[in-house]
Amino acid sequence: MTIRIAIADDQELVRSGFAMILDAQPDMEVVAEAADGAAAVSAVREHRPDIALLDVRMPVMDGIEAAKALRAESGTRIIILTTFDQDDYVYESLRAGASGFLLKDVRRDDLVHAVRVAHAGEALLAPAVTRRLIDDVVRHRTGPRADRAVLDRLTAREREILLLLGRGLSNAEIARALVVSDHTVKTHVSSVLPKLALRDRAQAVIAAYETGLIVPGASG
Amino acid sequence: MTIRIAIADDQELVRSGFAMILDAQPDMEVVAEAADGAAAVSAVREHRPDIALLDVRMPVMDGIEAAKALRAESGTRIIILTTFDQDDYVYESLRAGASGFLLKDVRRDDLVHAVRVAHAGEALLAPAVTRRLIDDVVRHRTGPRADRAVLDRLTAREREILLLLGRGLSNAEIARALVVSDHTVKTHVSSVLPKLALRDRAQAVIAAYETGLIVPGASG
DNA sequence: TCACCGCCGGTCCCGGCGGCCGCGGCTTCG
DNA sequence: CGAAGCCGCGGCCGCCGGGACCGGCGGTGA
Repeated sequence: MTIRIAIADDQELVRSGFAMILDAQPDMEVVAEAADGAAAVSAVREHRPDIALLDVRMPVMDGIEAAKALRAESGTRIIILTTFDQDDYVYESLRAGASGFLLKDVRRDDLVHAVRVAHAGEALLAPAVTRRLIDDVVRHRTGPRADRAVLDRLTAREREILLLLGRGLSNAEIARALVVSDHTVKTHVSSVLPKLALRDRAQAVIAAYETGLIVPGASG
Repeated sequence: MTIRIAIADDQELVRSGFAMILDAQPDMEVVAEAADGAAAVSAVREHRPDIALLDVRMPVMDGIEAAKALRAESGTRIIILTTFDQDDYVYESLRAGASGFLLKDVRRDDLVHAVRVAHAGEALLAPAVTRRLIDDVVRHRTGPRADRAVLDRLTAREREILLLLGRGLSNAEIARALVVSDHTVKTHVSSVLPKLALRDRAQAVIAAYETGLIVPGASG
């Protein structure tokens, strides 16, 4: 079964270059080309290719916007191409649901390989991008946070209290939430603070975030 | 200049297979082999290769432990190999400073390519792993947080106040830090809270984290 | 058995916090 | 020019928060 491909890039040479490489593959076929993002979107909607190669920089609508527009749509998997590996582009692209992010200096078999990988439902990034992604993951979501251990100093109930403190609840609200007296809450709080060497409930909020007890963006 | 390589795997066949592939490259040379992690560590220390291929599952000391041990050390870049793409392995490996994570069913030129990429200081992951890493990044650290826009409602000074609030400083401490009267601080705080629909300074801390004004783990 | 600890509850106390009102000086904009 | 906004400063007040010190209950382990 041949892999059907659409290519969008405002530079004609780049387009035809990529098209030539891919069309040369026995199992690949370039079914559509477009010079801007809007044209790319309609081309994809019309031809329903398996893969869409989108350049980031394009007139009318850039590749990332196009990717967003096509996100839910069809089974088309998207590979973003760019000359620069700007951070913003990378993250935007990935958020837009791209299955690949390549620099245009890509070797021809890497390009072909990327298409196959994307078609298989997996993903492939340019090495420099991979590097940054890894750094990011390691830096920010570095698994169990080191100082998470300090939470062991707290009892289960106290961790619960800390969690609610971290949500910004007042003592009275915590009391209602846990169905206890608000005096009880105060004693628990008074137990948590010294254990973690905190002065405030404000600092308790910090502790909740820094220990990973609460993760920013986790809806609830 | 030839790329010097060490290979560690407890299965002799796998070792020699990889060694054969790499040694066949004109610019690569396998300078050491090891059957367990401890041996791998000492082999690397002795031969100082450019690249070390480490299997995850090994007796005595597994590949990840070995990677950690070698982390700071020398200029040796590490590629982790495994038969399974267990999540834990991936994150542990990346945290251990690995420049690559490949499955053993890797195509021979991908292996060679990975070595070159790692040697160039960049990184390469197996496609399935890349997929998961992307999903993770997109899910958890979805770039500039949406509600970061609310910070525009604050003046520069007020954002500064919010930042210090987020660090857990008391009004007096903020006053000292900004060299103003503590009453001034209070007015600023009283200006920030309603603007962001907050009740407490505790909730202000939450806002500081949730808007990305403060990032957990940022040493500060 | 007794001691210890976690959880729950209560009282007193005061200090910091946050709301509200007002003041002046400054720049920016209409 | 006046108006509006930001910054800095001040006073007053009510209340929540957190500390100190007390009690009771249940479970665990020496």
